[in-house]
Amino acid sequence: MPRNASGGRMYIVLTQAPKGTKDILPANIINWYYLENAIRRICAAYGYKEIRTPMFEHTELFKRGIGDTTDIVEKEMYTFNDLAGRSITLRPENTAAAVRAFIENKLYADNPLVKLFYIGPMFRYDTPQAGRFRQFHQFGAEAIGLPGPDVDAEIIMLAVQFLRELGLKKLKILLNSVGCPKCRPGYRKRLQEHLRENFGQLCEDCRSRFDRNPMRILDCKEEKCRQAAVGAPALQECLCDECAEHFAGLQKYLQAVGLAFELDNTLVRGLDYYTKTAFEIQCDLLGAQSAVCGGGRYDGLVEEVGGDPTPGIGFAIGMERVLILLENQGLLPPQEEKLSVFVAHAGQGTNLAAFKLLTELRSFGVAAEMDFSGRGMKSQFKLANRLNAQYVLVMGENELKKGVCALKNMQTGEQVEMPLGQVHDAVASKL
RNA sequence: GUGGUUGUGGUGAAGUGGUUAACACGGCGGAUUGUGGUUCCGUUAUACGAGGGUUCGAUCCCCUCCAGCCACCCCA
Repeated sequence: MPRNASGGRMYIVLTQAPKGTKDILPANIINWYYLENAIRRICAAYGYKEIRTPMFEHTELFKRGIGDTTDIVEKEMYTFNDLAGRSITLRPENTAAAVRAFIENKLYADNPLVKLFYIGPMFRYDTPQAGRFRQFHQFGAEAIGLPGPDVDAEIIMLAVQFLRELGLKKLKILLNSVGCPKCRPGYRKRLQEHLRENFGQLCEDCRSRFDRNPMRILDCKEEKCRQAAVGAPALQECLCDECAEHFAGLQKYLQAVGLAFELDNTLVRGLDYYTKTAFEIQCDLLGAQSAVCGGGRYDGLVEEVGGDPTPGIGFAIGMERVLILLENQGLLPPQEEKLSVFVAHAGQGTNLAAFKLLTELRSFGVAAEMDFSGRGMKSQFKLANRLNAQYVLVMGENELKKGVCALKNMQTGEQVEMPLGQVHDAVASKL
């Protein structure tokens, strides 16, 4: 019996999915198809190709890629040893793995810019909350190989177009530049100097961030930390020429296509690999977890993971969050139960004849059903009605004897008899 | 990891320290024997999240755990 931290027994209920996970049921799967179709359609327009990487990777990949001191790596990973003793981790995000695949499969050989997208489950040991789950799904895209702001603009527009095409409103696009290894250390030092004056005021978390990642302090919501941060140098003012130029270039591209965005110099992505461009798309209809999309440039990641120095940029969109937004904005696709034909049968030997009809119709791709539970004729019609059947084929004893069957139009109520051989043509001509 | 809140049948939802735990929806069957969507009737389901404690007795009181929801934190 497993025990929890306080020593109590943990009663695991077998008939209950693990905390923070969810079954996607038949009643909801249509929503996922809807999202996936939109993703594939738009990615095709943008020239991004789908990649599917394993659901787990060597733990080290995430430690190196995402960063040892990030929350994700420090306390949110599903990590275990496999039977040979390798440390394995369920992917908490997919950028590191995509980059690994890019290097391993030498995708750089094909093209100076490799454009990939992925859809799939990610795993993070977080306390569940509105819009937050332990297994959740991301749609993400990565453009690896070129450093220019035009690539940044393209990938941002990909994310934006996806969300827009779904009909989402009230989206806020936040933009920032987090600098590069050339300018960040200098900024870091200046920021620390500024914060040092009020170090005593900082909350406990921020004190521990002071050395490890002082930029995160700007993000803190504690009032005293915000006070301490007043007048802090803005990262955007300390960017090196290259980063500043890049950031300005990106804004020009976005302005050229008329995208409204906000600059937010407190936007700091929580993963270490980001350089230069960082962006986030928010919607306050989501609750506390207001980000639907987060992304940025990662010019050092490929090298960090063992490839040749190669720039890249990407984003990830939380699919459950998109679904939440679609639902509360009334934008989910209509649920349509579509059945073309219900084959009703009653009486001796009719079940075999009905099954033959059913199978024949299906072999032509017609959506057809029949009853397997021995209901009466009336119940079968009720069922056909509930299934929204357009037609009911009646195969009773009378019809069986005469070698015919009756085709009833459920909307008009009109019913015609026909020889068995004509059933398919009759149905096909009406559907 | 912390805090708040909730946990009754397939679903929504009443209720009580004590013989048969409402009601509604749904499901199934029927209203003249083989034809639906309305209506009416009947019927259905070993429902009190799990474990322990208090008590003569607990679904209702106490403790622990599990889960859902929400917030901190973090992020998609």
